[in-house]
Amino acid sequence: MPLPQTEIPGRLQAHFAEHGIRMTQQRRAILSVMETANKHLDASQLLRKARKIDPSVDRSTVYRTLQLLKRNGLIDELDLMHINGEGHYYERKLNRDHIHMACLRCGKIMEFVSDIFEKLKGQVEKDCRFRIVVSRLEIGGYCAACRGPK
Amino acid sequence: MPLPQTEIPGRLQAHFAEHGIRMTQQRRAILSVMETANKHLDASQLLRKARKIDPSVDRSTVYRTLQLLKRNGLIDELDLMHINGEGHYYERKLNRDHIHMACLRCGKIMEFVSDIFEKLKGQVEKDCRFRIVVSRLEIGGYCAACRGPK
DNA sequence: AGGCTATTTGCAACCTGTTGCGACTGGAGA
DNA sequence: TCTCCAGTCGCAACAGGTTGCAAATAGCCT
Repeated sequence: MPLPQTEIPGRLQAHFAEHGIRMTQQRRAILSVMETANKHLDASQLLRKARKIDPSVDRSTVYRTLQLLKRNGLIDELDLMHINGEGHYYERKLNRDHIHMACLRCGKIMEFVSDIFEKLKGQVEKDCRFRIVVSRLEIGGYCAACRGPK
Repeated sequence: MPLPQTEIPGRLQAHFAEHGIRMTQQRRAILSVMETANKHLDASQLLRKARKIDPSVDRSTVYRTLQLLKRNGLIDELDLMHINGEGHYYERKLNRDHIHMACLRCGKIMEFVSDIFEKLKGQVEKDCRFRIVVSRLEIGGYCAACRGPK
């Protein structure tokens, strides 16, 4: 029988504990939403879901927590070509960087992992003597289905 | 003796004429600022400069014109990793896509053109059957100077 | 040149994200 | 267990970006 969700501290909560980052009621709510989310979330969805766990959570706390997660390299922030308004999307950072492709017609988001991308980053680090901390490659265009037959 | 600036229609204004896009006083002001700018501009700088030419220009007209230019593939929008607040930067699209690197310490922006980047886009188009319209690769990190000696 | 209409504009209200400030609290140390 | 204070929170105000609407206008057609 599975334990209640809040008793399974995920990687995010574990990282906080290991790095001496203070855990608060609000952060616990926000992190558990992020840990159980299985798709890209925007800030307002995150706020709504976090409030179901702890109604006291404020908008600014959500944003501050997202910044904290970004600074710790635990999440990536995506623009997704501003397909729906101006907002950003957030996702847990996984092992490998990946490219995001957004279809300008149907809005579908696709992800793609490529060795060439890794090679490109290597080239930048070497040729420009630049130490890469974060990188974001986003592509807008038309997916196979929306490109029409042909 | 050079002609007054407004009598040298640049590529942006020419594109509008060729594509039957209506030219207004406000757009003329905004385009001439973009055409004579030699660096990345943000929206508020653009608004300020455009108002010197035509004081009636409104903030929303600037943003609508930027969207129009984006849709026509004439400019690129940059996040530059949100180095200074949340705003975006805009630049005229040149022949080749280039990568933007932003130093997280000194704020310097560098540009880089790479064949590997072109190859990567080719791979995405082929492997994912995805027609690329716009692409944006932004990198945050530390430049040679800020990385310290060695 | 003058009229007509689809497009564009300014305005005001809204949404996303950030920030300063005083009140609150997690958790280390006594 | 209690105290204490650095760190965090909620709030309210702000900055960047978007949108609905009624008024203004570019530029085609006569």
